[in-house]
Amino acid sequence: MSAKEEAMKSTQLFTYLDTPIGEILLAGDGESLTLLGFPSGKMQRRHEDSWQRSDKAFAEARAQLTAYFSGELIQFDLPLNPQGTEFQKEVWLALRQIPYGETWSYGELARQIGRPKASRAVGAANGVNPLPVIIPCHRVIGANGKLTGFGGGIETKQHLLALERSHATPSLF
Amino acid sequence: MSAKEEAMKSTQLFTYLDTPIGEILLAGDGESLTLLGFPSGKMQRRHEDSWQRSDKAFAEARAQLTAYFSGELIQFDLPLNPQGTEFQKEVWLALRQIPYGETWSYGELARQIGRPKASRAVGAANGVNPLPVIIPCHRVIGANGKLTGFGGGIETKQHLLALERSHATPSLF
DNA sequence: GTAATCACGTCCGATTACGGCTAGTGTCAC
DNA sequence: GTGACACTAGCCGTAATCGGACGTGATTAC
Repeated sequence: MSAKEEAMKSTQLFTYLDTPIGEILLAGDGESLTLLGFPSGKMQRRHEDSWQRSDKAFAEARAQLTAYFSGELIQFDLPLNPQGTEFQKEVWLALRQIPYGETWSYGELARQIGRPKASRAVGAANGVNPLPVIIPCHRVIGANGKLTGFGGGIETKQHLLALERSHATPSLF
Repeated sequence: MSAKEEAMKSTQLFTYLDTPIGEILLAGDGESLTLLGFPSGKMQRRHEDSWQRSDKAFAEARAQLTAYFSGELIQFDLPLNPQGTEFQKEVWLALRQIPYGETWSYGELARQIGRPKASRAVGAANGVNPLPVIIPCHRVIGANGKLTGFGGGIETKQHLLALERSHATPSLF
């Protein structure tokens, strides 16, 4: 049950996808998504040689992402299987409670999970979110309103927030 | 030359001593000190049945410790024979270079012995120091200033540091 | 066979540096 | 005053690090 065995358990599948924010790498175990990465972008997330390409395994994910980027989909419904520590998974779960088009601060998210002073740790957990966009870490910004960071680049974060704002249900006016 | 044979080589002598930080167990081989322990304290270090009580063998050690606790002695001069691995002995030797009344961090001590990244191992070696007080492991604290641990209890560490600070040569003003 | 020895792997700390943070304070220019 | 910085000191979980202790299995010497 080491990380090695865990990785052996099933071959990793992957595909690529073109979107308004650039090319996207999608990876999973055939059941669930485990990774969404930006090949360009400072992370340079790409597939590994041992992985196996499969476009059809990601048909549904592809469809939902496409719909999301066109503003037609506001809530993803996909099987996810992100790997991380307990704390990280707790943060990622909380992230999915932030409504489409809204933004919270790192501190608010920290309070949400019952650790009012862990705002900084929340930032760190956000930074290693394996499924950006789908797990909406882009909806978290500094308490002073600054965007402050995103694996795919601040511009991308900006872009996603603009997209969501322009398509959000105009409940407030 | 196993540890067993080593222990057989000569009978172990011991005595007890009352001090401001509580009762202290002193043990040695007749030549050198090998152990200083706190009978109360979480270690519960006591003499073993096979050892032989001898008060007069420890007259000098007793005198120096008494002087230390009254603030009159700032440097011990006693024959010591602590048992441990090479690494541990190296750490213990370095410990004796920390001046009376000063404190170093575990990391600083690690750098001192030429292993900048072994701060944690230094902590472990400190933890098994067989001659606390005389080998001043109490002068090592966390990089952030926290006391973080002492075989005889944090309060004791606190007490020793306070004693030394109040009697240290006031060279800085 | 049996014990001693050795090579590893694993786990455990008296550690640290490092962030996608924050609230508090002081300063300076409008 | 108000707002825009700059700086500070707390706060929090991780990953990296490094010896030592312990367990396991293989190997070797009686």
